[in-house]
Amino acid sequence: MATSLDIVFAALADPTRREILHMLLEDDMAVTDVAEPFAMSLAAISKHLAILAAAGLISQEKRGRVKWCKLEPDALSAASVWMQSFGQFEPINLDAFEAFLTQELGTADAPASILEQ
Amino acid sequence: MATSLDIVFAALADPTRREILHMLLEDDMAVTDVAEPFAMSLAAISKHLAILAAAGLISQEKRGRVKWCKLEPDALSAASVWMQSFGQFEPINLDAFEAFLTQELGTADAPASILEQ
DNA sequence: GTCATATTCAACCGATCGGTTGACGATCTT
DNA sequence: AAGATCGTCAACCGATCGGTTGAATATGAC
Repeated sequence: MATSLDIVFAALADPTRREILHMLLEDDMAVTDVAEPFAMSLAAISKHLAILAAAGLISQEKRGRVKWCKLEPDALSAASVWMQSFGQFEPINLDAFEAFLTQELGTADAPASILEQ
Repeated sequence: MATSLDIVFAALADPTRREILHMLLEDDMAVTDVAEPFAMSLAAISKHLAILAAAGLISQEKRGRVKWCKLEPDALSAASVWMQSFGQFEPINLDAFEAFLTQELGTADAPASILEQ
């Protein structure tokens, strides 16, 4: 039996899906627009979105012929709580954050917005 | 290229591995002792431990013929930071925590210890 | 009605995953 | 030295994953 934690962590394990979540942090998007920056087929992105939706990380609403995708960050709650039960690390560790940015995005600039809030 | 986030989240996506991490939260353990409560072969647990070690979530040190496994919770840091960049949820959401316990452990009792600290 | 756009479905592909089994190399005990 | 214990390795298995392609289905525009 796959619990919600299985599904959420598995959804987060793919870099394409994490990038999609980051894009949706900006604004709701149609499936075609989500797919645009990626070098893969629309069908592949559609599958990724289905996986994110199954994990509850996004919701999808069809208006007309376009399906709008919306971030649902609350779905991270259970996973976040699970991780915090190990609690021996700082909630915001700037070193780790910078290391993450360097690895994941290839830069340590832009998202000052995240730190400011 | 698999980033550290890929590897960490993928490691966390398996319930056996998450349970191993919980066990190691109590104390360091030998591979055989880790395997004992599980209904699967020692070789399978050995593989799970290798995956956790590759993710940096545990370290393994061989003393004599016994290989000791130690939790390394700092490895969760980057993943935790990544998740917190979505930040619209409470750091500790008790409803989600209880829902998680019910689903994952089949009870909502025991780990008051986690809440107390 | 016709055509274009938005999205999914279905079938397929190679690669990886989670598990098994049996053999093996180290290490401790006697 | 012999035997038991600890753990991994290697080969295998079926299932799932991440991607493709081409056809199908809605819906909107003309």
